[in-house]
Amino acid sequence: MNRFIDKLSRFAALSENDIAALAAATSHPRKIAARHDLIREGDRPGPVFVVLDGWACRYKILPSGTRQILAFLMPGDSCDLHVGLLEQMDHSIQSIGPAVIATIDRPEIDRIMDCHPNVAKAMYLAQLIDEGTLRAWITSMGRRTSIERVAHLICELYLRARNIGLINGQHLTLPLSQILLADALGMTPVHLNRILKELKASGAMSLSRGSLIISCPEKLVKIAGFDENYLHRHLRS
Amino acid sequence: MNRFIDKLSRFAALSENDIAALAAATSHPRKIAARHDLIREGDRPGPVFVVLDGWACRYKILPSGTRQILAFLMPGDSCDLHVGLLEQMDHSIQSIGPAVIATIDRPEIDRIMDCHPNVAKAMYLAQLIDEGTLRAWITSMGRRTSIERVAHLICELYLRARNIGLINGQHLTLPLSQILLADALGMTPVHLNRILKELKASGAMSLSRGSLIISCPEKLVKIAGFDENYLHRHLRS
DNA sequence: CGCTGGATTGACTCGGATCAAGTCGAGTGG
DNA sequence: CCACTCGACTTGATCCGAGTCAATCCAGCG
Repeated sequence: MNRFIDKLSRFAALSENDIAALAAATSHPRKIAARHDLIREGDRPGPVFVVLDGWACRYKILPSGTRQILAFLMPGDSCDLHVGLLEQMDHSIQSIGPAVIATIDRPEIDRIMDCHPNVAKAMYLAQLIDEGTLRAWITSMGRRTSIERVAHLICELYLRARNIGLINGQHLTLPLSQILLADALGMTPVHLNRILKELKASGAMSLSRGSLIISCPEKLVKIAGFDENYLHRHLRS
Repeated sequence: MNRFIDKLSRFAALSENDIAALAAATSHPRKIAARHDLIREGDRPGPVFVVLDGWACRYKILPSGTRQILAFLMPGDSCDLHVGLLEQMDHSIQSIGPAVIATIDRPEIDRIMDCHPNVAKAMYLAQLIDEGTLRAWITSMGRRTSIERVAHLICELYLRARNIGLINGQHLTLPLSQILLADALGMTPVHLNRILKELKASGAMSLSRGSLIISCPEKLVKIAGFDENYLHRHLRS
C-alpha cells in the first residue's frame, strides 16, 4: 500500500505506467524516529520528501523561542515539488511520531513531471490544495475566536484523514499532543485545554489521549463556520 | 515598461524569445476600477491574472461578515498558474485602487510553460515565494504581538516594493487604508491606529495618508524580528 | 457647503496569556 | 512488583492586550 499513489490517484487518472514510475521513485523509504528534523530552516533544500506513513509538520521557531506550526503532513502528503530551486529553506520539517519517508531527488522528479503529465497534474492539484489550506489557516488565526479555530482545525484534519481512509466509524487516532495543536493554532496549551473541555461539554466532539470522537458533526461544523471548499474535494472534470 | 517581465527576469535568465512571448501574452491589459472583484470565492477559475499596475489583494469573507486579507498583490505579481485545474475559487481577489490587469488564458499559459522553460522556472520561484509569504503571515498571526506583526508586514511590503523599484529614497506610497491593513493583520482598525502611533513615537517609521517613511530601518527590523529569508532574494545559482 | 469615509481618541470590557500547583499515565530500573 | 521520573494534561487565580462602543476630527469631493 502506497498512500502517496493513492492520494495522487484521486486527483488524476493515472496509467499503469504512471503508477509504476511513482512506485519506483518511492521504493526505498526510510524509517524516521519521532521528533526528527527532516530539514531545517536555513538548510539548502535537497530531494522532495514524501510521507508514506506517520505524520510530520512544517514549523518555524521565532527569535523568542516560541514555535509556530504551519502545516500538518499526513500519510500521502509531500512537500513542494520545486523547493530545489531555492537557495535555503524558510521553515523546518519534523516528524511527529515515528514515520516512513521517501525522498525523490531532483533529476527524478523532473523526469517524472516531464514524462507523466497526469502525475504532474495531480501534484499541481495537491499543491493548490496545500496553498488553500495555508490561506484557511491565516483566516482562522486572524478572524476566528479560539473555539472556532480549534473546531475548524479538527474539521480539516478529520476530513483529510477520512479522504485517505484513516477513519474507523466516527473515531480517529490523532497522534497530536495538545502542545502541538496549540502551536499550530497560535494559542497556549493551557487555553487549548480549556477550549477542548468546552467543546466536549457542548457535545460536539471529544479528544483524549490522541483519540478523537466527533459526536455531533453538524454541531462542530456550525461552531467552526467550516466550509470545506478549500480542500477541493470536488474536482473539475 | 512591463513589471511582470521585470519581476520574472530577476528569477531566471530570459531570452529575447521568452520576453517576447510574455509581452505578447500581456499585451491587452484592462483598466480596472478601484475595489473591483476580479474573481469571487465560489467562482469557477478562468484565466491567470497578472497585475501590471496598481495593487490588489486576495481575501476571504467569514460568515460573521468580517474580512481577512490573505495577500497583497503588487505590480508584477500574478496569481496561481494552475488555478484552472480547480472547480472553484476558495477566496476572492479584488483591486485596491485603480489597476491595470492582464489575463492569460489556460491554453496560452500551458504553451508558454511548455516552450519557455526559463519562464516556467521563474514562475515556479514566484510561487514558492508566495507560499513562503503565506507561511510568514501564519507565523505573524499566531506568534507575534501586534506591534511586531505590524512592523513585520511593513518590512515585507517595503522590501517587496523596493525589489520592483517602487521606492524613492526612504519614502514609499502605500495605497492601503488602515482598514485594509487591519484586515490583513487580523486586528481592528482602532487598535492598528494606536500601534501606528506607537511605532511613530518609537522613531522607527511613520505612515500617514498612504505615505510611508521608514526613519530607522534597524529599529523597525528589530521590533519585527524580521528575517527576510522567506522572500528568497538570494537565488540558487 | 454639507456629505462621506477614513483617522483618531477615550472609556470600558473581556478573551486569552501568564503564573503556579497539582494530577495522571507510561516507561524504567531496582 | 513497586517506586521514581518525566512529560503531558488539568485546574485555579490573576493580569493585560486588544476588542468594542462611541464620539469627534479631518480631508476630499460633488
